[in-house]
Amino acid sequence: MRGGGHITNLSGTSRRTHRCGELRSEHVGQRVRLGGWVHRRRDLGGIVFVDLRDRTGIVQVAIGPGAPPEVRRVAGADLASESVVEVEGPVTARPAKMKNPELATGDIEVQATKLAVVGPAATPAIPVARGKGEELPAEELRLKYRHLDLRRPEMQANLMLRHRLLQRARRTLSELEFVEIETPILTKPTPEGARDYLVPSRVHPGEFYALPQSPQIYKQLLMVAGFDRYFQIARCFRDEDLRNDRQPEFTQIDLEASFVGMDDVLGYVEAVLVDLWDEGGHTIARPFPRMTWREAMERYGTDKPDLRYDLPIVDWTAQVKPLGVPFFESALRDGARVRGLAVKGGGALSRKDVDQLADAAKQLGGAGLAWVKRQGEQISGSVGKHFTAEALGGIGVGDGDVGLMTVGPDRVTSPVLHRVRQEVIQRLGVKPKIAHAFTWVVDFPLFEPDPETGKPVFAHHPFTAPHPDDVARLETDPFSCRALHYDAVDNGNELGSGSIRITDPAVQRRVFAHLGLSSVEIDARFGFLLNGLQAGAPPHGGFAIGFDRTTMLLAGAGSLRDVIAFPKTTTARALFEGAPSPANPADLAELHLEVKP
RNA sequence: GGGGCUGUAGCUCAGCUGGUUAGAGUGCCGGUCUGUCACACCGGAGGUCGCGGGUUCGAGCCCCGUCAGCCCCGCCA
Repeated sequence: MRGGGHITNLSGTSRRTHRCGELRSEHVGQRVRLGGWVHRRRDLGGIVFVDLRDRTGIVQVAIGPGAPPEVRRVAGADLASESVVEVEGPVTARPAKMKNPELATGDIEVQATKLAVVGPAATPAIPVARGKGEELPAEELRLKYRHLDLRRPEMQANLMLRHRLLQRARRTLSELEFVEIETPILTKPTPEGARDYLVPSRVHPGEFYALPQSPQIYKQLLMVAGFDRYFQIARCFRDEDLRNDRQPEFTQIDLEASFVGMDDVLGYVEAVLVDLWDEGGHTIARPFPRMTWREAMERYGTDKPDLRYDLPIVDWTAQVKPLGVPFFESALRDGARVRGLAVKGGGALSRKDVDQLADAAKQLGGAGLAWVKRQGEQISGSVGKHFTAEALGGIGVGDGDVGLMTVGPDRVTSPVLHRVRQEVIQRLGVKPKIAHAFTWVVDFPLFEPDPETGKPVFAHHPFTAPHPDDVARLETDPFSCRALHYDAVDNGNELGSGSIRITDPAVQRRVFAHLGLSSVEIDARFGFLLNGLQAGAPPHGGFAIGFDRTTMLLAGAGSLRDVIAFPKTTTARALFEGAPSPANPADLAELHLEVKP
């Protein structure tokens, strides 16, 4: 094998025997060859110490007075930060008082007998080795000099975790008899959903491919084709404005299975998530609890509730109505509900805290936030004078607690109270009951009102099957219809979503018609799917796990950009390579394109 | 498309109420140093105060515009 067959260490190559971070006391006495980057150099005159770094860690190389003159010359003059060196020499135990307990390799060092700079480095534009307490460089610079930023141990750990998660997902799904199949990147524009990235065709003037927003239709056709269980680590593209947790291209663990119902799909996804979290060092229990969408909205005001904490939203209409609070009166007459949060220990919230909560509520279009605080016999707050101790007891506000409440239509009060709940938890520093609170959210509505017209529009992609009990009301009462759609949620983060698909081509045509597509358009855009469904389609459904977000959570990273090697900025630019950039005129001409000035 | 925050040395930041020659730490360059591990110590170089315009006797600081990065709303079937 390598190095003439006597090296069993996988790290070894024809140029090195070990990686830097793996040397220990057991290697003392061995002669090793290493390659790595100069992390730091400490030149004491007669002796020079070099911290040599690779992806496994750091080891100290010592060049003492006994080292060969050439080695001493290189160590004294040529070892600029971040240059690549190869070093050879014996591993020695450090004297007792010179061990470094903060370093995994701190009991030993390498005495250099050969030393060569094989990759000289210009002074780095941003530091790789940071001093204690030194802030990270501006993110703009980290993205521009990504090759340097990626040398930092934190980024290396994130990307190596990402690697392990990918391998684990592949293994778990393969063991569950899922088949990994790739689908096209050059595909067809979709009429619904996010904006597509378009790719002009050279061979077909005026025609365009689109990059996939997801492999949705392809994976359904794979079910029609009989592959039974499919998965893919799929790159997806959506041309929409970005966020901290949204990139224009992103990765999903995409899966689909045949002859399944919802329970089967949830089981497969749980298996993957449990293994991914295990890979990240967390034990989580199966099965995950389930909650209907309606319940989530009612108790938490969001479809991705954070169940690490108690503190549900409660309907206080019945208790509050008799009190005759002026702030609520007119809305109550219009049939609105009063909903609120009984915050245990909320007395610790200052007047300023409550005002800031109210401001946050107003930003979301809420009427404002009413509050009542009880401390011993004293009852205070914006609506305090309307409450007796008994009335407070009736809504669960005891001594030292605060009741926060608002009035209005659910579509306003739900997001307001969700926001207030999060803020309260954060401001009071409430400790989570458990580290990871997974839940399924099921029974999503099939339609939602168009924000402008109020007309029903599909809440999900148009391949989602309606709940069989609700199909009869599709036309008569669309908003009451549920979809066979489900989300996986962890600690208030949406990890992914899926559904059972429509397999009846007639139903699928009705849904497209509902979207306002003529039968000509339907055949032009979705003919290949409908043909498939007519060719003998098994019942099927699937899921897509947002892999970047999952990795971000497991890495404890603050941004998606910290778990993606080469991410885009919030304006979808790549600062490292400088994309996008103007095309040269000859290329445009060949693509039959003109750019308007 | 809208709102907010930030932009000063290679990097991280300070810079008062608008007032003399814009500072610190680190990095970089030169020097001393045989047990350091953010080595220490001595010396030095290094600035389009993002960019453009305006107000003012005078602008890093105030005003307008613009660019970039970040955060949020809209958007993301």
